[in-house]
Amino acid sequence: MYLLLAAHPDGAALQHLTPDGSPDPADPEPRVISAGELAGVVRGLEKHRPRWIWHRTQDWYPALLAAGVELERCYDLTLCGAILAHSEFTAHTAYAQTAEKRTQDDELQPPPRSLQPPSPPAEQGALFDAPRPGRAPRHTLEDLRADYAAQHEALSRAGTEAGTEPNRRQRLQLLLAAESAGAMIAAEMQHTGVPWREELHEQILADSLGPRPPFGHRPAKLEALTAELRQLLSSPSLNPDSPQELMRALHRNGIEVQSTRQWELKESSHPVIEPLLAFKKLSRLHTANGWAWLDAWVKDGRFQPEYVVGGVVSGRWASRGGGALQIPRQIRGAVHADPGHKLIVADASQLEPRVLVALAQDSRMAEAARDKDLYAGIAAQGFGGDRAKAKVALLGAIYGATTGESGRLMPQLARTYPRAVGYVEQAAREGEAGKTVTSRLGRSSPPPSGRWLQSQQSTTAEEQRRADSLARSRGRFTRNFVVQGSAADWAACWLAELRRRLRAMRADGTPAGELVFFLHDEVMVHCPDAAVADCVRAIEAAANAAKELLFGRIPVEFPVSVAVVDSYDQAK
DNA sequence: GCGTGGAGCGCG
DNA sequence: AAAGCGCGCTCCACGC
Repeated sequence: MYLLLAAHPDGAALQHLTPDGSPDPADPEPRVISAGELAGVVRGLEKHRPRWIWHRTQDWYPALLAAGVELERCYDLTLCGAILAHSEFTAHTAYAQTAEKRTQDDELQPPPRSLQPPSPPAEQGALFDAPRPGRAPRHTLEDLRADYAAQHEALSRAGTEAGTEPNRRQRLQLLLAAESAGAMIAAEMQHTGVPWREELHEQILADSLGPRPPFGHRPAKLEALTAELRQLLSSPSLNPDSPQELMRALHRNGIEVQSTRQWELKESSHPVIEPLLAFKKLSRLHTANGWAWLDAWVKDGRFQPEYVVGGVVSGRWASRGGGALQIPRQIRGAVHADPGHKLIVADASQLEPRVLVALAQDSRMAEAARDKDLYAGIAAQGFGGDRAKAKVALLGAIYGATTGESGRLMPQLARTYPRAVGYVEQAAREGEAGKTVTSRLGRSSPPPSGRWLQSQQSTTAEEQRRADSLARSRGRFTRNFVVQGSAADWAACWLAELRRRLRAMRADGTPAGELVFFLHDEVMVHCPDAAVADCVRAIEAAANAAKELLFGRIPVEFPVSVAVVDSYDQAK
């Protein structure tokens, strides 16, 4: 059962569709539902386990969750449309070929929320207010129905051109399902929030910085360090937050750095370096995750950031507000399970190298990847047991290192693993040539910009050097894209499979945990004590299911490391 | 006074 | 230890 939901001047319009996007002959007429009735109607229809089709999950689902309505599955037209418009798997379809025009049309519309300034945590319950009565919605039911039908048609043609490898349509279909599930999970996690103990956070701040200072003042520890720096550098009015002032003061004292970055400062043994690095560390804590952050982002024991699914070209999520994907280790002790609960923190070990093994079908590297520690396996095979060397070499291959130790190790790596290295080298060459590359499930890299293409036409020697540098830069991007993008494919499937298992446990009446956080290759489940063992099994089973969905039954392990803890700082 | 881009640093 | 991918946030510097 497919149910299309669209904005309507009187609330919402709802239509039954067939899977290909035609009005369902059994019930073809749209019906209009008032804003006040919507949650109840949706809740009732959910009993039939429909797939909800809507313009953007973010437009509908947060308010439904606030009204206590959880749904099983959806189809997010914006996210899926963006994938289909750019995927190599559908590049031959009318949908992709008219995508450019649709994008231009959309740019005439007001910007989506993602381009507006960040808003403080959502006021829940005050939703369902768009569209305002009497105003025509920007996307009518018929617009959306036609878009869905066109997307369905494009998907059905994926992989139909001659000479392409098998299963393209199935893979792309999986990606669309995982992306839509991801949009629901993002809304659910924002709704639930990360359990955050404010008093623990405040204790960490007090221990590191001193008591909370009056607004606009430096905390005591930072004040003391500032005085010490001023004295050591004979610069009585120095503002150590200003890189320019700091650099001048360092130069005056014979410390000839080119920047004030940590790693460069560490080169010097001058007595000012230690307090300077301490200042930078504490200053960062105070400005980025100090009392102001706590006031702005943590409410009633929960941190509720907004996740931006599809916010990164590779398919990773981005976030908005509160720096949710950059919670520093320093304050992870404040992330603490409720009484009678645990946090299960699971991360996919060495995900990107394992994804590369699977993509490239490098059987020699697959032997190393049977080990729980892939780097150790690689070290044993070709780097004289030197794990650090093996790790630097492999990450260098994935990122495109050319200089330094990592660059020097590349030939050695390529001799041992010609297929794996060849795979990323090929992606780099495609990028340098201005082509796009594609993840395992069919998410393609953006085409080169007009300026990039222009630069490749350059004539003078100086311009040519610049163009070559830009080409190599794009090569590093596409090289990384195939791995990072396919890892994101895997992670999206892992998350969707885990959500399905947790929902099944809840439907059984078994106590189950809730997903509360996701970070590229890591998930956090907040879980009643009694459900821990079942949840851990669900996490592991979901990881294995994700591997098989992407790659079938291959002899490469994707192990997850699981920590059951009271607070986040206890995990790894 | 306001917006923007760079520097720097947090995360994977 | 270091320089190669993807992000967001904060501060400062600068131009209007």
